Parts: sequence; structure tokens; C-alpha cells
Amino acid sequence: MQAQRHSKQRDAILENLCSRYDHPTAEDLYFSLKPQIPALSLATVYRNLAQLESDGKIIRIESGTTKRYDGNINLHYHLTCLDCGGVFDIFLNDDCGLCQKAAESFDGKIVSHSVLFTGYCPSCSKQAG
Amino acid sequence: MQAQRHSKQRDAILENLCSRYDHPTAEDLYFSLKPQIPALSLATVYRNLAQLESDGKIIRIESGTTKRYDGNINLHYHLTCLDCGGVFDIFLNDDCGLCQKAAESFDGKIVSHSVLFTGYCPSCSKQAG
DNA sequence: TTCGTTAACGATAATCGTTATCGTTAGCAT
DNA sequence: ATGCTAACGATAACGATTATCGTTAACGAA
Repeated sequence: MQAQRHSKQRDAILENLCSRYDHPTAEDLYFSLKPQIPALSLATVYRNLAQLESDGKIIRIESGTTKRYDGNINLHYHLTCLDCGGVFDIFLNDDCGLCQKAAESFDGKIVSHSVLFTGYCPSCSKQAG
Repeated sequence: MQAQRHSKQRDAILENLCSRYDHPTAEDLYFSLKPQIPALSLATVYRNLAQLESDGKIIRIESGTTKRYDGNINLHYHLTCLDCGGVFDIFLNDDCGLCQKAAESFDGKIVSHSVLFTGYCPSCSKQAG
């Protein structure tokens, strides 16, 4: 296995992702970084997101058709708004014993977990209900 | 809005899905039903899965690239095996207070939730670890 | 500092799951 | 039986992601 080389593009992608809280798609990041790195290719964004994810530096959110990414790797959950389609963070103090209970009732090995809520975000729930 | 009509295809899809526990993809169901309904079209499978899902009769599992479906609509969670790629059921008695805690700490409205564990299924965890 | 190796890049073609289109079929109310 | 149109089957289109390939640049060794 070869050493991973440093790259401006990967740095920029990670930095951009960690500085925002809207859980962008690969394309969102691409357009966000394009002014800063005009020669950037969308393929490079996908490549680096995959790499950063397998390195455990970012999180992939499986929400609907398009994958979204999160630079916050601390334990937290997400909610997809049925109205605006946005993805929002939900911070709990712990996992509510979910992993322990799951480990007790499942005859396999649990490595990680993710929770995806659906509902209405603060803004949309105030407007309509 | 027009009334939903009955169709053999939809019946067969729902029945097939409810009789199995492997969380098949649309294509899995298509090939499974093809001998029984030779004229079946893959588009029909997709159409009916979407309809059954919006009717609340089945559940869609967002696991990786391909959507999978589950005929069991009772509360339970899933685990994706990192080894074999299969999706397995995890039954807990309740949601461990997840929804309540989330509602308390989130200024929006929560409608539903899903939990996806990753790890190793019983069979794969016995073989390797 | 220069050189050689090759990881990573940019551009773009290919892939693949899913959705849309459209002419035909069949469920069901009249 | 007849008419209306939801649902069908076949297939084209779509969109997100991945693979390919020639070029560029990171970085260890000379």
C-alpha cells in the first residue's frame, strides 16, 4: 500500500465541509470551491469525499437519492425536512443505549450506527405544521 | 384524486415482499416474480414499490447505493454487514426513548425515524471477526 | 536541486439505479 | 356491454456516481 499524498484539493474540500453545517452534496461542494480552485473537477470532489470518508474524517449521510456529507464526526443524528428537503443536525447527549440494546438482541457485531429522522425543520414547522 | 385500482402485479409484489426477510431490491423482486408473471416489467415493480411505500404498507431502506424494501412495517432497525453486504433485522422492544429525546432537543417536528447499524452479521462475525 | 515514480488530478465517457414517456391493457363504475 | 382511465409493458431519458486515461505534481532518493 502506498502512502497517501498531500493535495490542495483534498485540504480545501475538508476545510470547506468542516466550515459549514448544511450537509452539502458533492456538487454543492464543487460549486462552492470552484471560484477558489477554478481548475477543480467534480470527479476530484467525489474521489476525495470517498477517501475522507474511509479515513473517518467525514460522515456520509444517506438521505434520499443524493448523498450528503458532514464534517462533524462527533456523535449526532440528522433530520430530513419533508417540506424544504434540508438536512438538520440533532444532538443528543448519548445514543440512548441504542448500541448496547442492539448488541444484546443481535447475534452479530455492531460497529457503528446512524439515525435519520424525518419531519419538519424549525423554520418549516413554524410556517405550516 | 382517483381511486386506486386493484392489480395482480401489486398484490404479487406485496405478497412476495412480505414472505421474505432478505430486504430485496426492486430488481430482486422483479426476478423473483418473473417466473410467476412472465410479462412483468421492471418499471411496474418500481412503480408499485413507490406506491406501497407511500401507502405505508412497506418500508424503504436507504442502504448504500441501491434501495431495499421491507414488508415488515413494525418498528425495527437494520444492520448492513460490512462483509457480505446483506441487510439484517434488529428488533428492540422500543425506540429507547430516541424520538422523545430528539423531540426535546430539536426545535422542529419529528414524524418518523430509522436506524441503520453497520457491522457484521451473525454468519460473517463467526467466520472472521 | 534535479530526477523518477506514481498518487492525484482534470476531462469526460461509461455505468447503473431509478424515473418519465407513451401506446396498450384491464379494473371497475355506469 | 361500454366508457373512462389507472395501471401496465417496453423502453428512452435522467441524474448521481464511478471508471478511464492522459497529464500534473507530491515527495523520496540520487
